[in-house]
Amino acid sequence: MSGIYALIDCNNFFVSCERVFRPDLEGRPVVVLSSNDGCAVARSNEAKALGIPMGAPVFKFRQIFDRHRVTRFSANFELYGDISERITRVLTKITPRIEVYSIDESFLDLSQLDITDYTAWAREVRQRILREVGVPVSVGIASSKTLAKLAAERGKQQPELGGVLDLSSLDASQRAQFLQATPLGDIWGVGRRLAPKLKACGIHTALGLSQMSPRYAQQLMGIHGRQMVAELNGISCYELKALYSARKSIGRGRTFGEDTRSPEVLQAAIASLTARAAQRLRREGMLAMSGSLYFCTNKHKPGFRTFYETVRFTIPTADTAIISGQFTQLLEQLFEPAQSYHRLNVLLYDFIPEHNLQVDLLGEVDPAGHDRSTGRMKAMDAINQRFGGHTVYFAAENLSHSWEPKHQIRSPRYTSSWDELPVARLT
DNA sequence: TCTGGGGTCCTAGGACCC
DNA sequence: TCTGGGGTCCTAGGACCC
Repeated sequence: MSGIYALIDCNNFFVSCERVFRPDLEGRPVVVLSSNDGCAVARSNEAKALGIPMGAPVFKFRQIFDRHRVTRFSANFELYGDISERITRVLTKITPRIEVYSIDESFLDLSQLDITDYTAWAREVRQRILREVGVPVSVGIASSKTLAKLAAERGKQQPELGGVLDLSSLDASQRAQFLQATPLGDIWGVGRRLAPKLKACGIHTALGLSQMSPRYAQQLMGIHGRQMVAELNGISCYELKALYSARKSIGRGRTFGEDTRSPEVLQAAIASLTARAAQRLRREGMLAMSGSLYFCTNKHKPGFRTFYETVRFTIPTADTAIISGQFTQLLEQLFEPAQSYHRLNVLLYDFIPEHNLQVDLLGEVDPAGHDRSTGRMKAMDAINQRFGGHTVYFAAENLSHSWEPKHQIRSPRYTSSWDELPVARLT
């Protein structure tokens, strides 16, 4: 099967979002830090050039930050999510055949579009997003998603390409040349474990992998290996996924602002994180049948411990209070007073659509109780939707805030909070 | 002192069944 | 010593992604 795909990939996305409202930072080194301001999760080209790697712990790079006056931001996911949606809206106008792959990448299926010059088309898309949203992107075009990703990456790396590369028109020898110049680690699906494994087999470039026998690739790397080989040869194996495909799990987790021994603090974290996960679940129109609770000590300290338990809900639910109560019971079972806890996660999974409960299970459900629970949650969501994210919430969320991560240098939520709108002055 | 958060998919192995 | 064969389901763990 062969198609034609474009990958639209935002350059240094989080940094680019910050620059939309801070044009003075253009050309300067900028990093965005993780939620606890602990490590760098996005870097501008200038920051990359200083040798700051992805995930760089701040405490190890403080000198470089200071010496080169690197501008730092706490992650502002509300802003990034909003900018991402703006880009999706632009792309959806170009074609509805779009897969939003991540917050900063989308695939487009171009096979139904009437395009004669893909490079010219890609340049236009790039200009349009820059003009309408303000974020620079790279565009890669090829007959498989894996090649489209490589094309976008190369378009980004080589300035003379202007952020755009079309591989679909290459002949076999030109493609071989391209793959020869592509290191293994750049390939979608080859991570830190597979790369050394392949090198041990004498394969050092994408060209080598593309020439591997599919049977052997599968033996070595599972079904994914066989598909990677085909994709590198321009044979599409991964189809476009629906714009909003049903989620299979919803998790929320945080590293605490400071480690804690207090069960009340863990309890507050459970209440808060469960509220966020369950709210998301309701927005998707789903009920969860299972959940799990995970917490741990600091993995960078000796005696690292993890605590984990799952629970099956008697009735599928999206009720914050019910789920939170179940997780609290798990906490009571697992909690050890002697430990100092560092992080906690909640996870919801095994979803069914909300309306299925009525159809299939009402016999087993107390209808009045179920309606009360649904009504309470609906009212809460409606109030929070209208008056802002945290107008009503469960008291347990307020037991403690000491677990909440620090984000001391977060930029304003320019586009999603009335109080933080940017102000322009005419002088 | 200080090291992120949110996901998906595949596979091996065990339990269980006929 | 010898002690079937095949199927399904579930789960934990591993690998990957951004």
